Amino acid sequence: MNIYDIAKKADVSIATVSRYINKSGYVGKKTAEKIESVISHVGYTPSAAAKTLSKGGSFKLIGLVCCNIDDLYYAKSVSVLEKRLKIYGYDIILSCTGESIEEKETSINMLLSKNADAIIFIGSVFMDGSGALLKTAAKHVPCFIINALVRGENIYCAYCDDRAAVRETTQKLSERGCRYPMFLYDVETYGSEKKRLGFSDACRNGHIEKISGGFEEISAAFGKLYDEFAPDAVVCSNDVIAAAVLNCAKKLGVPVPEKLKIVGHNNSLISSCTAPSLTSIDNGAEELSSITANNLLKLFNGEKFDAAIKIDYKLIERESF
Amino acid sequence: MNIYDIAKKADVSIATVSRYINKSGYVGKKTAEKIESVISHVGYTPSAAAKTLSKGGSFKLIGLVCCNIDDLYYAKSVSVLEKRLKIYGYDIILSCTGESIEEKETSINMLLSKNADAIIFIGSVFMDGSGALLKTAAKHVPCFIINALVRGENIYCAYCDDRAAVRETTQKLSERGCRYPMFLYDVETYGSEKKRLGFSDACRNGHIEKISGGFEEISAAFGKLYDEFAPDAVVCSNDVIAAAVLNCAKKLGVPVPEKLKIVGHNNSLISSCTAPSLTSIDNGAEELSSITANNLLKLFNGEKFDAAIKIDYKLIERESF
DNA sequence: CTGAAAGCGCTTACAG
DNA sequence: CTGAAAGCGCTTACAG
Repeated sequence: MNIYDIAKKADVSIATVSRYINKSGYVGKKTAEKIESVISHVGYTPSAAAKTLSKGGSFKLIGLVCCNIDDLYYAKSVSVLEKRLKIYGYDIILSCTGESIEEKETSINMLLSKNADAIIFIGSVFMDGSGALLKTAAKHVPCFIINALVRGENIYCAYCDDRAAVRETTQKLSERGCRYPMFLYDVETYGSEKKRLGFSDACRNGHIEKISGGFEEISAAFGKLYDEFAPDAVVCSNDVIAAAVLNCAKKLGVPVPEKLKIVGHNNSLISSCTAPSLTSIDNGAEELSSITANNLLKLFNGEKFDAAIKIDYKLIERESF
Repeated sequence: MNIYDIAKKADVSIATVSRYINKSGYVGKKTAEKIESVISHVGYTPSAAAKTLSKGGSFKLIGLVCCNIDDLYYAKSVSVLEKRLKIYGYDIILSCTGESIEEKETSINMLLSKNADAIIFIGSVFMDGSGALLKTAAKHVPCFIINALVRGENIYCAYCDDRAAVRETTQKLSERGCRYPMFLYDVETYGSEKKRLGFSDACRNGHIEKISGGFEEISAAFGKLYDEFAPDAVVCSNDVIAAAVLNCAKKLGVPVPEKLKIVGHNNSLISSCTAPSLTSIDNGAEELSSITANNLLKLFNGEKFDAAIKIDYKLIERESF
């Protein structure tokens, strides 16, 4: 069912049908009624492809790529971006890539082939090859990345200084008497590397351990680490790890925060749900997302803005510190 | 930069450029090299609108609508759907509506105007007006709804019997000696109504209370309810409420599960993170999403399938029961 | 107030 | 192996 069918049934020209549908230009009352009646009977939906092609604009589609939407941190970011961009008529194509470089490339190609107006990469996981992935995509469309610093033509970023956040938090821990701090992370990314560096900045002799798997596995794995190293403070690269550490501590009968202080990362819902609640480093996912959305809008409006924006972290102190 | 520009620069016809780009038909080696060289220099991206229009297919875009992606339950569902549909070349337009009927309608209209091939509604929140919203949308494209039963032309659903889940769980609670059960929910939806009915089925005299707000607010609000009604079991419509109840119980010094049994809903990450961990009703978000994706694919392949599929809930027993 | 016609940027038989 | 031309379904000056 296309505009010709409608025009024929209403006994008018396609130009008139188009004018009526888009409320662009005069349409006589009787004519309008005829057209309306035909459309409501047959359920016509105009072709977006034809419309876009003839009007010469874009589909107003923004690609959002994250490695895993089933993660509170990314979900929050997507939520903020979607809300903000929608106001200006942009829809969101969400692509979840997983962590392999092939999946990431496939996602980008799909987005490009659907003519996304821009791509927003959520998270430092997209820094593969020092940003090579981004730079390739940026040849076709403007690219925005959340939480990593990349310089390049057509690339814009907003990030939080995770290294400083972990450094200063670890220092605070030592001021409060912790002598055997440990840093725990789960995936090797640009972001977790920054955090590890921050930890090393603050204490040369602390242990850094990679720990991964589901909640129970992490909890069990920490049990072994505790036996071996007896840390009195643990800084974690996210809240789930922190919750698992807390869980293990309780099983072992180690009082938190008296004998073991725990700090999570991301200040997610989880940090309030545990008992004791978790002190957590908030790197401003919402603020970063909101800045990114604004920058994108500015770009399309021809306004000026900084290609790289850095924000401050916040240490949200709760009971585990 | 369009196919004419490329053709001119490469000194060939647009037909040849098209054949080269799509690898459809013969292109001489020398010609191919010329074209390749031009394209790699100028960074050409073909127009998806023109391509779709001339090929006569669709954009392969599926609308996903949920009221809030910043919620583990919906995020999980979106995650499963995206993964599965991507395999078949479908991209996802994610639209988060909030709860008002106007926002929902706006979302649907946007999706329709972008010619989504189908719309998947995640959650019973979209049952407004006994499904009137769905029925309107279904006049234009196939509609799928997760976790509600709706019958109608072009409407397909997969759901879990929440009423039975709550009824049977509440009965189990009474078998274990609970005499003063309470049901807590936060929003009035088709889904929470089913749960409340299930609770009433099992115990005529139990208290049903609406409780809402952030984690701390819910926790505080439960404190008052506890003072007034002294329940010995609480069934919650989601895990966050359950975690807040648990939090409050600890503050009040009420031992869980000895003096107070708590059951959450959705079996989310949160239910493992608390201590004691939360028993939770799992209504199969992943399974429902996966069934929905399969049905959608079947529909487009012309295969037969049931328009309404019901799955069983699972009670995941942990420490709070 | 309405219609004929050109044009948007591709694909694809068809002819050579 | 390559090109001319029609056609996809709209919008929009332009003429009336």
